[in-house]
Order: sequence, then structure tokens, then C-alpha cells
Amino acid sequence: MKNDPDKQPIARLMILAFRGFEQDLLSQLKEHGTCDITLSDFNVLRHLDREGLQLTTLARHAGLSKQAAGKIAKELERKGYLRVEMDKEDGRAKSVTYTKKGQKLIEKCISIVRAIEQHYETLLGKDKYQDLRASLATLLNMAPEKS
Amino acid sequence: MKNDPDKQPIARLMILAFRGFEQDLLSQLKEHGTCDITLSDFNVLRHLDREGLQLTTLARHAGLSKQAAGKIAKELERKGYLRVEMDKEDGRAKSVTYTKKGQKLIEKCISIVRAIEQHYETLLGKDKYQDLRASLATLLNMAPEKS
DNA sequence: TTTATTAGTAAAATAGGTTTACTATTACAG
DNA sequence: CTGTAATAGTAAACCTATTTTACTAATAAA
Repeated sequence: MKNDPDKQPIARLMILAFRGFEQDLLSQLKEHGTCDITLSDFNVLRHLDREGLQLTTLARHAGLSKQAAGKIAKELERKGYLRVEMDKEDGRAKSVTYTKKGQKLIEKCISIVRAIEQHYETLLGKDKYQDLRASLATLLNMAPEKS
Repeated sequence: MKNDPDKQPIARLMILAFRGFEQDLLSQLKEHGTCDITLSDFNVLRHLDREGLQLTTLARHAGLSKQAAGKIAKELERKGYLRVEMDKEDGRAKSVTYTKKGQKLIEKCISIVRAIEQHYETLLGKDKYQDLRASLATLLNMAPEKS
């Protein structure tokens, strides 16, 4: 009982739970044959929608500088997940869209995330799971908002 | 309602809640006049106990390599929070202890953390707060254990 | 008493960013 | 319609936190 959760700061419980989720996602992606995606890649990828986004918009949504988002986008383009083209309406801008491969990846990610959440719901029971989400959201809304 | 918490992956709620806590802690430390501590410093500091720890043990507890822990310990020694001495029983080892200043800092940290947790408990109500802790702990125990 | 293990250090490399400074394009004010 | 300001993106340098590789010195074990 040295690591009794009741003795741990709540922040520690939060971060460990978060990392557990991350690792689940990553290892399940690997089981499905995708090994070339990092968590920060995923953090960029997940903000795209079907119509494509301008790089600057993408950066803002992902909470990154334009430079950081640009570097990751270039890397994901190299790996075949994204298409980065000149924007047709704005000669300065670039438009980022999924390739077929990227579309498949993000769908896989979404379904894995959904499965993990389902698993959590099963473990905790529907009510406690909803309470968990609600409580986290409550604590969140007391803090300055982002994204 | 674009950022409806109900639509967000639970992992996102977790990480945002965690960061909110971190920022609270850091900014309250600043209000109390301590500006020279980073979050990774704190992550090392918090594992020490009064009797002092061997550097390698400290590293293991903090979940870091010996090198990383050593560098942070050296930095914290320079700032006056830690004392790093040769171990009297083992000529290879170093023993890390709090200085008076470090002791005061960690006590301040503990009291801030306690205050934040109190605040959370007030926001959510005692029951929901305990449920939150319990649910996080449940999800955690499904994952491989650390530290 | 040699051999293996352990504690710690140093230097280079890596990951994942930011800051500063710049170019090219567009928007806007008069 | 033109010059100035704002915006999109890039490049390079830097920063933080950390790991990997390679090493020394001290202890433990065969």
C-alpha cells in the first residue's frame, strides 16, 4: 500500500491517467501497423477536417506556433498522411488536407479512442464515467480557456 | 458551445485539468516569492524525505535517469534548496538532503497543493471529489504501475 | 583477488518546442 | 491606386528536458 492512490496528489492521478491513455492509443496504433506517428503528430493531425485547413489556423487549433505546426505538417506530408498545397485564394497561405492514407489513419485513431473510452465506461460504470468527465470539465472551466 | 466538454476526448480533459493544476501551483509559488523553480525541479524535490536519499534512488523515484536527476539536483543545490554530499557508507554514492531553504519550499508547496485540492473539493462537493480521485485511480490501476 | 556490479559523471544526441528575424503577399487608408 | 500595415509562412538559432553512449571509481561477490 505504498502507492495508495488516496495519498497521491490529484494532479499525479490526472497525469498518470492521461499517460495511460496516450500509451494505450500508441500501442494500439502499433498493433494496427502504424509505427511512424508520434503523439505530437497526432495532436496536429486531429485538428484537420475534410475540407482542409490553412497552416496558421491549424497551428492555432493545435496550440502551436506556425513554425512548429509547419515542421510537423512537412514531416506528415513526407510520411504520406497530409497534402500541403498553395491556397488558391491567398497566395501567402498553404492549405493542409488529409491524403487517403491520412484519412484512414485518423479514422483508425478515432475508433481506437472510442474503444478506450468505452472500456473506461465499462470499468467505471456509466454513471461514474459521466461523473468523471463532468468533474474534469468543471475543474477545467475554472481555468483560463484555450483552443 | 464549440468546446463542449462532452465532445472532447477524455484524455484531453485529463491533460487540461492537469495543466491547470500545474499552472496554479507555479503561479502561487511565484506569488509567494519563489520564481526559480521549474516543474521538473519540483518533480525531483518532492521525492526527497527528511533523512535524505541517494541520488540513484531519487532518480528512480522521480522516474528519471541518474544523469537527469543529477543535473537537476546540482541545479537545485546551486539555488540553495538541496545539499549534495558524499554518502558516508558508500564511497561511490551521494546523499541528497534538503537545506533549510529547501525544507521551507517543500512545505510551502505541500500547503499550496493542499489548498488547491481543498478548492477542488469545494467546487465539486466532497462526494464528487472523492469519486473523481477514485475513478482516476481505477483507470490507473489497469495500466502498468510505476514509481 | 580478480571480476562483476553499482553510483555517479560527461558529452553528444534527441524531442519538441519557442524566439527572432526575415520574405512574400494581401488588405486597407487616404 | 499607392504606400503602409498586417498576415502567412520560412529559416535559423536557441531552449528545456531528457536519453544514450561511454566512461571512472568504489564496492560486492565468486
